[in-house]
Amino acid sequence: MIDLKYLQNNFEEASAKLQKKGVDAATLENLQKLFTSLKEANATLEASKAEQNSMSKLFGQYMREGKDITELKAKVDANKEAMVPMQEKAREAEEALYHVALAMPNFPDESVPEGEDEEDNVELRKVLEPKEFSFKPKEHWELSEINGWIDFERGVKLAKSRFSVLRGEASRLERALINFFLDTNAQKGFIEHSVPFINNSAMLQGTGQLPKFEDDLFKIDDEDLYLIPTAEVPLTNLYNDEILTEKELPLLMTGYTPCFRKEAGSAGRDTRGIIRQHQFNKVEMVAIAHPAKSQEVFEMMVENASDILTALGLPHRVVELCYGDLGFSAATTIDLEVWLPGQNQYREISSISNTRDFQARRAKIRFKDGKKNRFVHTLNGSSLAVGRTIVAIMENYQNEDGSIEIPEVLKKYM
RNA sequence: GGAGAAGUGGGAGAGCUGGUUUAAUCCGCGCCCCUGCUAAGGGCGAGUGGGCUUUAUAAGCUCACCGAGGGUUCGAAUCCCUUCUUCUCCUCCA
Repeated sequence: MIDLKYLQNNFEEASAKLQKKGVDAATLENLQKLFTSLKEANATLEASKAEQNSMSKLFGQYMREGKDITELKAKVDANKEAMVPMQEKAREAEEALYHVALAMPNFPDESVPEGEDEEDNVELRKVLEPKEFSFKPKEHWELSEINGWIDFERGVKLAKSRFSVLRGEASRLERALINFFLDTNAQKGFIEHSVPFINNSAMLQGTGQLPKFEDDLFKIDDEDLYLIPTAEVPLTNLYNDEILTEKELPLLMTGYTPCFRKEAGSAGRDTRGIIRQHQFNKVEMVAIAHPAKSQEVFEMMVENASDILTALGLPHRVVELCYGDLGFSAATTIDLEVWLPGQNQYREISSISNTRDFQARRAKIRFKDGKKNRFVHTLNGSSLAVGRTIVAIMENYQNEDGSIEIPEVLKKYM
């Protein structure tokens, strides 16, 4: 959640930032008003409560002293009645405020490039040259047919469209990749975690998926539970509502989980293959960092993900997202896009974000800074999306006959 | 899934026949004092979140928080309802 005090005290600056993220001025003015009226409603109610409390204390005293209480009782009854509408008003004001505030996206960093959509993202650098093929490289689904790696039809039969099954060598490759990713992350200091793939609504609100993006999630019927869309949710929320010591920071975590996304495919993109599925595997990095150190951690995470691609021999580019392409919770995001020769384009394979204190404020993750409690910064990034890595290996390591080589670093894992 | 019991401040643990409890006490913690020395003793302090005020690198006042959410009452840690969690015993099971 954004800092409402900041919004109130620096309205012009704050609204300029959020307007670039598609929030109109009227919504922000409304938010500011709601914040003010909540404070007013609470002030009135609390003054009345204070009076009620002090009168109630007199009650005990009077009774011990054997004094008459009828007059006091009448006063206190009247005050209680007067509080009812105040209470109602305060409750409504709070509800109205949070309804709007929780749907407000994060402020982008100053450094984020201007722009509307992915066309305006800024390429920072390219790593490794795409290899020249002496034949026309095939797309991964064509290669899948030749090698029998992916069973789309039976995946659909088991669940529904946009589910699939990996078979044989492909399944082993997936397992090898997961292990390789986890081991590499561990070497960089990320502690491996194995977490629940189902989380409750409070956790999803903590990281920003709820309440605004409920339609993107698979919900468990009759339960306050959702399939996680990314390990960012359980890993970040491990420290939900906790106060850490400064010494513990940064907390570096990694974990493998499947990810479940209901929205995948709603735009009709990538209908063939396993680029966009309702369920996919991912190894995630999450960091909880001291605000002064989060940028440093962010760069380390980008470096790590890029190094993994390099180790796999996969050409990729590092792209900084512009305002318009930035996600809801992110203050700044860098994507890694891997080269897919079959598609003849770069495709996103990792997304690394610093949310600053946006998630920390929602999830109440703080640390002791001297005597004071301050919000931490939270960061997350894929290292890497497993399914898309398989696609990248298939297309980059294909031979003319459709057979696929296994990258050198993975051989010890298979 | 069934039956019973319990959830209190960093930990332990009273209170739970509703009103000096603004949560006792112990341990642990921080600072200080005393003591010629890894001991003992003494004093002080300390939770979280929000609001207001001011002589504003801080202080004062106030509201809420005894698992969570409702309710009864002038007043709730204490009574009622719902819910979550833990423990014990069954049941089931990888």
